[in-house]
Amino acid sequence: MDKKIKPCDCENCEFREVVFATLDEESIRELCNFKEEKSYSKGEIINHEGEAITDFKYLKRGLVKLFRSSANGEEQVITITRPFEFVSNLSIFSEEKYKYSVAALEDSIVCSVNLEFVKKLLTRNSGFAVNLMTRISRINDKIITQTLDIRQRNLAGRVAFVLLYFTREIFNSRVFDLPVSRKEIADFIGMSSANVIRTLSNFKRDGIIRVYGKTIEIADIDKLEIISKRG
Amino acid sequence: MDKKIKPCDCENCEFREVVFATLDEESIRELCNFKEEKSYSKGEIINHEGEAITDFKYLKRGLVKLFRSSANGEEQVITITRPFEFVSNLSIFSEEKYKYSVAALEDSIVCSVNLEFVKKLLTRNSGFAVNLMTRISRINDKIITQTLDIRQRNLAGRVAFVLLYFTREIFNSRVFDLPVSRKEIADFIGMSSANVIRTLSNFKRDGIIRVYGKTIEIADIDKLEIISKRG
DNA sequence: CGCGGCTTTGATGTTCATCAAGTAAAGTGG
DNA sequence: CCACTTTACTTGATGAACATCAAAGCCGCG
Repeated sequence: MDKKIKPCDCENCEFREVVFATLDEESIRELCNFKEEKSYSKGEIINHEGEAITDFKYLKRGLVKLFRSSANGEEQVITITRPFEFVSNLSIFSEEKYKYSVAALEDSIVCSVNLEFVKKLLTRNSGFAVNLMTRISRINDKIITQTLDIRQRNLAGRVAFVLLYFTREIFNSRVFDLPVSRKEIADFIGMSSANVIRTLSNFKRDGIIRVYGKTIEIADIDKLEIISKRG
Repeated sequence: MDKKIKPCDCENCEFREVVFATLDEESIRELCNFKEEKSYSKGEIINHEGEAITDFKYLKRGLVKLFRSSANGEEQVITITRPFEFVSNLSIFSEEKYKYSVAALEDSIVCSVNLEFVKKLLTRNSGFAVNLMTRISRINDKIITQTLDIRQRNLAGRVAFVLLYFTREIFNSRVFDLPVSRKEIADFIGMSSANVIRTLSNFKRDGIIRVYGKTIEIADIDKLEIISKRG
């Protein structure tokens, strides 16, 4: 694991506005002393399901997947997300141990702050508490809505949905490199990887997408939209 | 809608310990002035998807389902829950409008407090904020975990899972009256109502459950457990 | 260049939704 | 309280959707 401790720059961190907006300068400086910035390369595990939660973590840069593993080694991907939409692990205020794992899908940077210190800040500054509460609620809401949206759809609709998710929410571009394997898509939308591939092939055949290895180009976003809506 | 405004008794309300534990006596009395206690009879809608959120609501007594409706009139049941596990509607701090509806499955009592007042309390008392945050996180966690648990299972496993959920979490009894229709179970676990019924019939045939109209008796909880695990 | 993992495609079988038709139950109006 | 209507439940038959299996191709990496 590639751990780097950086000099304090929290005052100017772009993340500050997101949750730490209401903290005064002194709290921010204090926060910096407790802060560790760590880099994870693609594929590395950031949080392990079952391990004790000791830190409040947030994604500063990169892309991660949230997932859990069942007894027989199967994975369920809960969501895939970018910085600022993702604050720490969900169960941070409700559980002692991580209920889900987090892994880097691209090289990522994570900031860690001792959890006890964050709790102290929370009791000291209720604006911060309300802010964080809103943030956590929004993430949870998003995950629940996404899960329901996926559950509603059939196979083709699910694949269309996830492609639209990547193009709109994750990459903000019609062309992107798939950050996950076909298997991971399957684990995300609850179907077999063979059928994910088959569906992608059909989309390719119908001129809806173009595929160059890991690179995907959305050729006909309207048609994809229709499939996502109908499915 | 059967609305009753009751005299103030918040000081001694059993719910107080759950989220309002850290409030001082004065805040509690103030809370009481803002509070409305409403009764809903079985089947009534407590919150309507899409309506503005103006109140912080919590279930004091009864049983409710959380659900959303799709364009073509189909319902997805998100969870079914009892008091104290359920604080208000999920999106209360993250959205302007309800994202999900809530309906009473049994006659229920709901306390409403003006949301702005609760937000004022939150900024005045950070212990309350942390407490509430923990509570909301836990509910969200539970919903996400439950959804994943259901998604993992096949048809029989899902029905077994939901029966175990009723017997353990909701009724705490081996015998109970089903609070929902077969259709609602289907909408909860994502399958057709015909197959829910078929699976229940199979369980009955195999001596796993006994059915007397709406009343269900779990005859062989171990076998049900095995089906739930394996499925 | 050769090995192992990811991907692709086709063939096959299982699981599940859908349809239909009938029965029971529960509400409704006289 | 009974006849009527409607809604929920039940069961079987059918077909569609999807998982699984297997074999082959591709690609990156030592």
